[in-house]
Amino acid sequence: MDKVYKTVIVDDHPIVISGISGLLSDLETVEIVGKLESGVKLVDYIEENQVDLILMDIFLPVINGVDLCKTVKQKYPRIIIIGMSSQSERSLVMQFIQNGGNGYVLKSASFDEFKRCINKAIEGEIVFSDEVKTIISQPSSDGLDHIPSLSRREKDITLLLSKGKSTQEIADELFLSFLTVQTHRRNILQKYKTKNVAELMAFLLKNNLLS
Amino acid sequence: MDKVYKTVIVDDHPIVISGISGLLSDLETVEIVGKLESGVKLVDYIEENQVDLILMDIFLPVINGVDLCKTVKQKYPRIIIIGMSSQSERSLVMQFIQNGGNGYVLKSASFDEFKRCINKAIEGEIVFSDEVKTIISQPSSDGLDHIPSLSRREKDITLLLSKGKSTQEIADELFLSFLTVQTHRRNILQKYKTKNVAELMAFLLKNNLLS
DNA sequence: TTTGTATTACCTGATATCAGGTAAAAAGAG
DNA sequence: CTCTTTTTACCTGATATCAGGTAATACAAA
Repeated sequence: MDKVYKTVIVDDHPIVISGISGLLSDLETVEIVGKLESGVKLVDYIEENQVDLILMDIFLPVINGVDLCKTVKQKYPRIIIIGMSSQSERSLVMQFIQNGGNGYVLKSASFDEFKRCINKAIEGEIVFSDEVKTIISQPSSDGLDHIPSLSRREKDITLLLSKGKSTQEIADELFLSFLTVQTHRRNILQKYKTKNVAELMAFLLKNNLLS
Repeated sequence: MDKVYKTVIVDDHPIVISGISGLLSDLETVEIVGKLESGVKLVDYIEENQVDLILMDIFLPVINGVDLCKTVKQKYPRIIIIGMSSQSERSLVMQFIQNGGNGYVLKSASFDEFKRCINKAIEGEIVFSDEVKTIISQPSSDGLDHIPSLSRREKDITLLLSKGKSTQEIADELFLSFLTVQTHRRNILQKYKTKNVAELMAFLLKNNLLS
């Protein structure tokens, strides 16, 4: 009954890993078997080792936490995954859960809260730290519960938009018609229900969809 | 000669504080006397206690790290202050140093790098972790070495811009003339040498000047 | 008290964006 | 091989933005 959960921590900040390790050493039900700093290493690791629980940062270099969670869950649906981040947007948390995440904790959570969440997650519950609860309980201001993703071309264009380029400049740079870029712009705005590029940029950056 | 530096850690993430504490316990020259989660508490603390070294997160709730550093240094110029953050923009680091910071370390730095930076800072040097060095050594792409700050009104307007409001809507909301808002917009764009609101938003959010 | 910055406000013309359509290739998934 | 999504492209009209001016009032610092 008192199974020991083989646990992996994924975070690109050594300090955070060390902090979490310390906290987890208090828990008898978990055993840290891996400390990794990237999603790629996680994917490699779980191929070769048994893992029951993953604590992962959402903002990781190269692969973001949401996609990483999805990938892992597709192959290993029984692994419990808890997401973490410093600040968070409602929609990001929702997206994480929709992709199979078993819980979401803000790094500003206290030690006790952290422990509570991990224990509950092990018992099969979907858990959130207090601040996350506040965030997700308030009705979505943007009307988006799952974030649509951008296509390759759309990403190109948003990136150039963030650099202050006009429709014409983007068209020139990507060797497209002015009108094509205009269509893309419209689609992107529509996708996120934003009124103009200013709001779009704010949304994209807050949800880490750019860069 | 082997003075022991009374050190305070300021970070709103308990986990990070714990991680840093662990790392600092290896160093004989520093002694942790305080673990604080906000700038307000830091200001209170140094009023009443002796402090030689501060390790502070740059992204703190309420007061940001740059302003906090400036405030502390004005009153206590002899305290050594090292800034930390997860990701970082060149201009943010520059601004921190210009406001009296003695060093800047990314949280992705290794333990050894962290220790090296702290030791060097104690010796009076201005220190940067490796990744930060890379960031600041490349010429400023935006041509801004110190970030101009926004006035109260300008902040109001940028906030509304980020919500997708048009000039007219902002004017209505703030009981201003359409033309006044137009002037503010122009000044803001000029301040950051941005061509349009899209670029402005990207800049502001990357440098944490919004919200 | 003077200097500087912030805030307010007006005028104009060129250019850009946004919103409403439609639609045909091309690429990728099943 | 079919179905779906993506990428490409065009048209139009209403609105909004941007860039160039100028300038008075207000407030805080030197």
